[in-house]
Amino acid sequence: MKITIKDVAKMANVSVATVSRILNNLGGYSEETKEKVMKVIDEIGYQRNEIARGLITKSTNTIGVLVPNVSTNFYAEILNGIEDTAHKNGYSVVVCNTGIGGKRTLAYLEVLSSRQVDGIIITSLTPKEEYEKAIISTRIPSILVSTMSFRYQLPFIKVDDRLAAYSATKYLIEKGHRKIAMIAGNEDDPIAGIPRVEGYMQALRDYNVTIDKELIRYGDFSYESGIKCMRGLLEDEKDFTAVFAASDDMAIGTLYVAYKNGISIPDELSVVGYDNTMTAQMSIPPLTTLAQPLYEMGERAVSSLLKKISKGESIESIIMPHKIIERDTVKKI
Amino acid sequence: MKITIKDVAKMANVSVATVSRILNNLGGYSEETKEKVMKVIDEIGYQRNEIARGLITKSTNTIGVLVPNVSTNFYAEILNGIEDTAHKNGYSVVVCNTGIGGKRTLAYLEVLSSRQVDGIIITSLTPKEEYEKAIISTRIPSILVSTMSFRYQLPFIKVDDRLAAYSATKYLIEKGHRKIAMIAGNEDDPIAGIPRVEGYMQALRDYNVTIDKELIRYGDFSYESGIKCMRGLLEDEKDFTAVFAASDDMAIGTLYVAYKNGISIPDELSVVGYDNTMTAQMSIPPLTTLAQPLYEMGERAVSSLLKKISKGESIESIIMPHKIIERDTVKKI
DNA sequence: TTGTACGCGTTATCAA
DNA sequence: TTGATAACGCGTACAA
Repeated sequence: MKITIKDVAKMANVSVATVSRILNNLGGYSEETKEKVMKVIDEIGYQRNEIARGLITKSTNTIGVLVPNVSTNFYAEILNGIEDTAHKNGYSVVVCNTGIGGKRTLAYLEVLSSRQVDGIIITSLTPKEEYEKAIISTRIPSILVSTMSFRYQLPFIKVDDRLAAYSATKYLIEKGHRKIAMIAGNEDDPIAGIPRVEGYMQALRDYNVTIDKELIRYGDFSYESGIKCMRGLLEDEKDFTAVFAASDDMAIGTLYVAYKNGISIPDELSVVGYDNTMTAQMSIPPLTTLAQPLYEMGERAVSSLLKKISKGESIESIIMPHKIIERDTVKKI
Repeated sequence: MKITIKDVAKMANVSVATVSRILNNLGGYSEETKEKVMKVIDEIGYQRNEIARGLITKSTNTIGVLVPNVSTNFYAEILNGIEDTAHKNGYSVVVCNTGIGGKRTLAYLEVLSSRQVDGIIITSLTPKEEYEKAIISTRIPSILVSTMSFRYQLPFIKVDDRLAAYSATKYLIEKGHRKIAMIAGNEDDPIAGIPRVEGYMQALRDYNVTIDKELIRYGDFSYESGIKCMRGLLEDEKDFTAVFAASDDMAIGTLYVAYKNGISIPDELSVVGYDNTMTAQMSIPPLTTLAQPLYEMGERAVSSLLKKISKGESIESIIMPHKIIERDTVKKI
């Protein structure tokens, strides 16, 4: 049998109320009884039952996190920021892998709701209205990370994808490149797919570089799709001196195809990625990439949520800063 | 105000007991009332409160996972297996980053205990007796993954590190290599450090290759340490045709140093890694490595735990199979 | 300063 | 087939 507050009370010859007061630092007890009680607690190794506590305080000190896939560097880094910050504030985090296309989103939202989590963080929500409605109807404080909603005013934390892609492209242009291919994300992704292509095209236009639509290939952010797109570019014998990939994984894919084809990086081809995950740091050669502050995004998501939970402050959306991390895959020409 | 079982009972003109019975499929009610109740539940969107439920059933359908760092491919992959399997069985998982040296281990064990988790999975436990004692004293079903305890009989799931390192070394020997350097893990790590070195040395001995202790360098499994070790080897002008690294990250580090020094892989140097994480798949050239079935280890950890929790079966330790994944970093000489 | 007693939302035990 | 009601472990008015 587990030790309960009653056992402590009995052994210390006080009431449970007194023990509770001491446990919660509510005052209204003598130093003497406090010591007596603490001694008992220590001796018998009492730990309070957070479940019972949650029932009455109506809070579980838990936040739920929806990620498509924890085993991706991208989400792992965000999760890292979330977990650290949550722990610092006495919160625990339960992770939920929503899977491809977010097909487990609805199921998890229900789970989290019935588990009475105090807040929910959703990363890269698949933009289905059904999902957005479900988030709202949980009535639990929620925040989106690296995604947003067009239909509803759900608070979010992300970088400006359009602007970031613009910066990356501009960077390449300033390095003297004019024939820049783009390996983009999903063509139907209104968050991380299309805007990045738009940013790329805008930069090209602003610097008077003619846009060649054939230089734009659509993948799905994965390494494999990066390989496929780069191969397509090569097979079609396109002429380009640089490629901007919409994710580090796709950039690594293009690095691989270049390697297989004896194309030397950055001498014969420059490439810049997007995200600045571990992958980028450890690639060969180290990848120049557009950094998203992933850890900080996780951090801020939690702190916004906690402010809302404890102080009732409303959550405001945040556009995080991005920057280029220069490593060894871009050459000035 | 949240909708409770009482609201449902009231609206359906039945008692809460009946609603509860229906919710739990306990039988003892007419099809008619069931329909009536289900209709109400559907209409007002009732969800049961798992917190209140847990208080009485004394189970939370939650398992806690201790990892040193989620943002490492190695742990992320294990976590992936854990989360998938847990979800399939109606369990949620709360992740806990124990940090460098596992310094948050004790704190998290207390958190998990007071949250009444049904089971605990500990990956790569820092081998301090203090930690092992703490695990036991929670009296919660627990299992170690990719680690073990010498002092206590805590069940574990891991590959045989000694044997695996032996296989990797033997593989290199069979490819004609005799001057094989090893970039090992921590010298004081009795689990993943020393045994892998022993396996390496044993293979060397068995195939009559003289051991050169100077060819063994100790890192800490990280990319950076891989770089440092490989640089050391080069600076000391050691003569070797292959290196066996005790982690993929360290292998990638040596790949990087080779690249910087114009050493072509695998023509001038062969390297094999350990783990078979994403890192290995996406490296350039793709890394030949000793695979640990990380996802499956997470899977089995959960299913063992659940068997223990629901059926009371005792958890047995499992040695998982390992195998060499041949990619492009080893050349027959 | 301390204790009594009720309530949180659910399940389990009786009795009807 | 159904319903009252007592737990579960804790927090908190209220009373003492």
